[in-house]
Amino acid sequence: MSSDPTLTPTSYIVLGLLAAAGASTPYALKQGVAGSIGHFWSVPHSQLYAEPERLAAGGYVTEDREPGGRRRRVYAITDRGREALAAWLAVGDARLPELRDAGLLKLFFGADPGVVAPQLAAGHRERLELFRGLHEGLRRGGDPAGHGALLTLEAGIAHAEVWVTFWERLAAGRS
Amino acid sequence: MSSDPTLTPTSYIVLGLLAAAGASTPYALKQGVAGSIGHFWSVPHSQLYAEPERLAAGGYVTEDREPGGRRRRVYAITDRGREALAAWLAVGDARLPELRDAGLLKLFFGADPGVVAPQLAAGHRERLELFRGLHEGLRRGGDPAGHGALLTLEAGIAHAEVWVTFWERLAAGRS
DNA sequence: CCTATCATGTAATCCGTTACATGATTAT
DNA sequence: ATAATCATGTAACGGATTACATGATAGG
Repeated sequence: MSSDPTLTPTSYIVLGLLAAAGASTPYALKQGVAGSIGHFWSVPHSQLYAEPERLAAGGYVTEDREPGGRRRRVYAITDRGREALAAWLAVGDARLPELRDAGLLKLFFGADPGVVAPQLAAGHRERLELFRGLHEGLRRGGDPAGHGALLTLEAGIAHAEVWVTFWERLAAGRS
Repeated sequence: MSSDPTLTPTSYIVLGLLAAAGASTPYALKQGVAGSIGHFWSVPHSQLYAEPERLAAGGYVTEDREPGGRRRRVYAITDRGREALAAWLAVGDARLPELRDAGLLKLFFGADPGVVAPQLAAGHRERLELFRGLHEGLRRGGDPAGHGALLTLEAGIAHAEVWVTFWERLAAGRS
């Protein structure tokens, strides 16, 4: 019961959203990503057209068309898709993430913190406020579908705090 | 003096290493990446053969062959390459990094923390110890070429600490 | 009316991942 | 000797980014 190696993280994002939200158009998936997991793992909207097609070819989702007007594509997860999602969720992952931060890269190669730090400090601070707001909103409004989103935001908040501290220290010239 | 959009982060990693270490073979680049920036932005070794070729085509580096035996390729940064690197270092970056953590993705979609957290807690703890050791080593041994590496490690340590705290809390069942 | 912005897709290019291969050293 | 690891590359495939396009809706 290991997870299917032909499926990528993008695949599981699509499957996960379809499992949680029911049948969706690519645009609805785009909205779903933008409002939640996209803060931590974004997916360009073109992928949300291409990926469901691949998944349909593999039998993980079904593809239908709206009857009227635009005849938009509508995707729904199949039992096979649910199984693949469950199998993926059931196994641990040894792979550690990397920071992969362009600003950090520049710093490493000797960039002046004065040109890199202020912009990033501001950006991360703004994002931190956003995450705090979202977290507060979820805590109140009874979060949908388990508290995975809540935990994810907590990780995001902690990391944003680290970034704000780090870049503000450098922006202030205290290296 | 904006940075060349045809160059990728991988390009700048190669340019940065060539600028710091002088003419190098792809294998030397691999060693350079592995020992330092690779902890935060890894590059598969095949890229370290392909990327210098692209850079040579653009005039950012020169390609020579060793005279004897293996006739390995040796790359050296050109003035054009130095300029591109300097231009890249001289501009800020508004783009914020994403966490892009597979474990977090699983958590978001409802995975049991018990299957995801312990492995990641252990992995991040080990990495944290590694970073602390490297940091200590650099502080002592007079770090080579500015303190960019030192700052980078400090960011890495702070984030590793956050991850350890996060996953250990979940592993312990205190959600 | 006009112009933003939202909504909805397609196409091309290419970097990056993964797998494949093989010669040199070192260890046992 | 032989296994293991280091060193040094090449090839293929595909997902992701980027750019291109156009119809609907709402605001002014």
